[in-house]
Amino acid sequence: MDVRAAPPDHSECRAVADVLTRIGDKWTVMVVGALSKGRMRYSEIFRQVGGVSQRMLTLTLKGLERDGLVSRTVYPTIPPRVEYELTPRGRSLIEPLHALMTWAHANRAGIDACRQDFDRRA
Amino acid sequence: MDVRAAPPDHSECRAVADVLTRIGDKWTVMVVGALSKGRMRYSEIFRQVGGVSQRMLTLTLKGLERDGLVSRTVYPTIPPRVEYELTPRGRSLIEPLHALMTWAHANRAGIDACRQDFDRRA
DNA sequence: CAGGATCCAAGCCGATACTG
DNA sequence: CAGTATCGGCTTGGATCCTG
Repeated sequence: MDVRAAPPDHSECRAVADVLTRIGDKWTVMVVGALSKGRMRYSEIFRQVGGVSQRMLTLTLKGLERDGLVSRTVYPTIPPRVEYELTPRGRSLIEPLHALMTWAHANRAGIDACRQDFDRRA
Repeated sequence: MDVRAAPPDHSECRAVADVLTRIGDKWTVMVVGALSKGRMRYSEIFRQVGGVSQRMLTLTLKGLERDGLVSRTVYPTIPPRVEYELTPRGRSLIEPLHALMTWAHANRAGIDACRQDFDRRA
């Protein structure tokens, strides 16, 4: 089976790669993971995704919203309340991402061992 | 279904994220995609993966080798001949990555449309 | 509370030139 | 052929401070 769903057309290839760099980055995966549990407000996501800075969380959410993967709802109260939720397209991303995270979790230890081996030999 | 296969343990979370940043980057995905078609030498991969620089190809391959996802075989001929091949663990990555690429390909157009919409409104 | 703005260090990455 | 070495631009991302 050919993993590269795209033909040897380079423009197609770059387009897919472009999408991948967007949805494949660390924080995006974590945020989608958090939102897969349901609608959530900014501060909740912030707590769920450990280690992210406010700046990166905002940028990641904005990127996801721009791509139509996340919807943003503002309640004009004081203090403000903003909730985020996966769109249908965003939810369609859960399954492939889940497969990746499962793989990562299952292979983490083996990879670490390989790295130490490799580094010791070098 | 919870995408985050890991518990709310932050060290686990970072570890999975670490693996993800490695295997999720653009060139890694492309290289694994190319190698999914079988054993291949350096220059072949270089041609298959359009747009990659020698430097990045070398770094990507070395990273994959370090993680035990790719094996490297040198034939001490002149000129030298080096072949790369996915290890069993590397092959186990094909399926999840394939799912991601299929998703990317299927949603590329919709995402582009959303972006233009978003940018026009802003 | 949910960001926007700014600053700055770290590192990624492409281009280029060189080598066994 | 299959890399290595070096340089420089540019992005990335964390820290910090500020606001409606």
